[in-house]
Amino acid sequence: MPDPRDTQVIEQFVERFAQVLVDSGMPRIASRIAIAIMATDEGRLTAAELAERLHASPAAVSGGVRYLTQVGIVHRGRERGSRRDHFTVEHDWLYQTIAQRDSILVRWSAGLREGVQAVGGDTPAGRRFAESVEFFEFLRGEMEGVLDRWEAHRRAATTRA
Amino acid sequence: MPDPRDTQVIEQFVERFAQVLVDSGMPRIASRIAIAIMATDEGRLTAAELAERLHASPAAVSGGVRYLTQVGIVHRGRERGSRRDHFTVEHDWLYQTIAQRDSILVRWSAGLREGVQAVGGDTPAGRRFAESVEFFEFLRGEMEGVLDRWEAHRRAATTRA
DNA sequence: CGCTGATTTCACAAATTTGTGAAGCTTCGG
DNA sequence: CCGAAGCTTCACAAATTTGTGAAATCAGCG
Repeated sequence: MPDPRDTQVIEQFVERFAQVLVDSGMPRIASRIAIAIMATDEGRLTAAELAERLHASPAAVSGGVRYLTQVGIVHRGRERGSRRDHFTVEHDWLYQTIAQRDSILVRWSAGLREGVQAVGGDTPAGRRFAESVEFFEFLRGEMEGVLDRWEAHRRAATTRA
Repeated sequence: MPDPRDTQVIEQFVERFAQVLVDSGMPRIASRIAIAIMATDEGRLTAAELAERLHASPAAVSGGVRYLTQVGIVHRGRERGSRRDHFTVEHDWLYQTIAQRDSILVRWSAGLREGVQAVGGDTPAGRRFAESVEFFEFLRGEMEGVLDRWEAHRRAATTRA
């Protein structure tokens, strides 16, 4: 019995937190996979283990990890002499995910800018869109600062430890 | 002809930007409605006008505005002596939407905290979750500051104007 | 080199989401 | 009160999304 802890509780947690991520836009299987891996002490699971723990088919696991590797959240590995792949998650994948939210700010901003063009910059509607553009530009600038401060914060903490 | 501008261009913009919002999790019709209203100089449209401009059924419009009023993005109004409802969007609904992202940070944070409990705080996995909790708590604190600075920024700009 | 276990791919089934048409309800004007 | 405009509700159809089983493909080992 390699895991003396209450797998029941962990399984329930995985499902609950996965739902939170799903609500934030991540595909269901992908969320479950990422969290299941993160919840192991070794930080790694094989495809078969994932299928078992998630009660999902190998096909579903395959699709999920394909997505996750493409967006750079998990990495595929294989022990030499083994036929089993194992997967690990980036230790800071949640951080990365948030950092990439930055790109949605860019999309909103660009979209609104199109709006100014579409309705004309010298119209009430145009001015309304322009205001929003300003807000998103501001946000984007601030985001950088926030992440920098986090880096500093974390560096300070780990150095101290 | 109440709108001398190129409705073709505006319509296209509405659809494009709506897709951006959809990708961020807002229902399709709701996105289209909110943007269509925002793109008018008066900042208001009747249900019938919405149905026409969006090439959607009255039923779809009805469902969309129900959602939007529930989340507080649009308001329903009626001229006295008219049978037509008209809808307006909050001038700062995009700001509000971003501000409410704060609540997803809370959910992530809470979810991760559950994770610490589930796997045990004195395990490698537990420590991993705890680190992430710290990050999200940090973010939440920063978010407040950012929005405050925006308020100050905007107040300064409007005062100056 | 072929055997075998592991993973991926493909066609399809189940579940969700989204929008429609038609009927029903509400409310204003006479 | 009655007629009709306008909105909402309901049952259903179309389109998407998600996951499955089974066959195909790939990789290590003898």
